[in-house]
Amino acid sequence: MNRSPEAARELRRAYLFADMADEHMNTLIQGAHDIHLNPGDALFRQGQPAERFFFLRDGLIKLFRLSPEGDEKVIELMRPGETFAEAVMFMGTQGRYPVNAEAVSEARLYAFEQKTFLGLLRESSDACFGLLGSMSRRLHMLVNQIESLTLQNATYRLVAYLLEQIPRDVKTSPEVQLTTPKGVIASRLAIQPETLSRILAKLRQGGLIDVHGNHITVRDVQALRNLVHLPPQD
Amino acid sequence: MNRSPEAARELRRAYLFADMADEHMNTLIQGAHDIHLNPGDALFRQGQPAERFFFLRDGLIKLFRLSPEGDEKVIELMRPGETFAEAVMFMGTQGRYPVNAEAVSEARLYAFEQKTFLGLLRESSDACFGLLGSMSRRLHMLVNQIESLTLQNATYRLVAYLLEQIPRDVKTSPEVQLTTPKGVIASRLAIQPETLSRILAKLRQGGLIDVHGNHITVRDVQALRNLVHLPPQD
DNA sequence: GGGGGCGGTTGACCAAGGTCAATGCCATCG
DNA sequence: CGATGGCATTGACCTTGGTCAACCGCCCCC
Repeated sequence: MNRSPEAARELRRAYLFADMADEHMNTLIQGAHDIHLNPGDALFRQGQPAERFFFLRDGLIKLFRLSPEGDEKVIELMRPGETFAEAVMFMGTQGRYPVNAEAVSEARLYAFEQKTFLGLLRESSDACFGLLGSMSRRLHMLVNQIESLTLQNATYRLVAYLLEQIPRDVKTSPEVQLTTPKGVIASRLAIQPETLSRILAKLRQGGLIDVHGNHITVRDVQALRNLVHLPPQD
Repeated sequence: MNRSPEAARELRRAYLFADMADEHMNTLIQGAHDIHLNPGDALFRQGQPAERFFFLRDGLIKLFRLSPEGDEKVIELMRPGETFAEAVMFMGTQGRYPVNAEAVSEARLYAFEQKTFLGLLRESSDACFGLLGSMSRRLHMLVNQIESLTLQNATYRLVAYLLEQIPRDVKTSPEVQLTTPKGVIASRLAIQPETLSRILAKLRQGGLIDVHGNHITVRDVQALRNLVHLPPQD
């Protein structure tokens, strides 16, 4: 299929591909598969042999672990423009996916063969560096997550999450549209849905935010930032 | 300094160097620095520009974060034969250490210049693959940590830690010598030292273990494994 | 040898957040 | 249109593990 030009432009959004040579991009794109998922569809399961990795074009994917009792912990929420499962290729002994991946909303993805990509990495140190960059970003993110799970309480984590959702350059009372069901956000933050509800109610009563369904108006950004001891804007 | 032969052998223990060409190893070793730390000495602080990464020859190093209130969370415990802080090189904008590093016991290390190593990665895809491998192992470990922090309780985490300390092939009642002060283990497991104490006491009362200072005799491995729903030996 | 300090232990109490159950709120579908 | 089912909210209660304080044992050092 000859979709290279637009597909390439689309893929460049991902750190992994940002600096990759056009020639290599084309090789990858030729071998890519289109995937379409409906809400609730599984993309892969923990423990399956990892033969492909993914670029999310549209929709929302959750990466999660299950406890033996069936409790779910969302490790990461993937949004359009991001790649995932690239790191698994290097886990010796024929890598297996370390988490489950499932569509939260309708989603479109590209899937790439690990083998193709590995071959490409062998020849291109730029491609290697792209991958190293995206892996070290992910490492950093996980360390931050561990810190906030252990050193911070539920309110802190939720407030930090809300603040992350606010676009950079907004000065006025910002509107946050939760693109993710509250239950999934709760799991990502390692709290129960009930607790999430209660914390939102508390913030609402404190006059810090307004809540209408999954639309949140932040009435006092500064107060929120203070709650997580962040310096005044920046 | 001409210490290449022994140093090379020593470094091969680390995944990062296992498959590296001798020639590249030598380049690295020539530029390496010896470091000696006493207990409590800082190796680097979170936020400092990361110009070097490390190989631990001897002793114990803790990597940790501090909350604004001064609480400490140990993210990782480094043991001899392991490398750390290699991943920081790729964090764009002149990387900074994302954690603090401090010696728990007397320690000896080699320090390598990131710049030298980066140059070497440019030329050698094997070196790149070594690094990719060690980063993906670390990613996997962090995901496991997040899972056990959120999906499992304190007893589970401590028992899992104890079981990890038992050498693979032991069939008889295994002896575990804690190489790490209990306070540090507690922080690594994200529990308070008091709680650690209490859980050990509970396991002792249950007849599962014997505790003498930092020497622990596991009286019933199978019962411990059941506690964390692991299958009978393997 | 006595004092001080540090790491660890134990007890009493407390609070954050989990659990369980009832209820509300839509959106979808027959 | 009313019924069904999933998600969210609220309340009552409970559990885990944190906090605070006292104390112990040990090592080190003057």
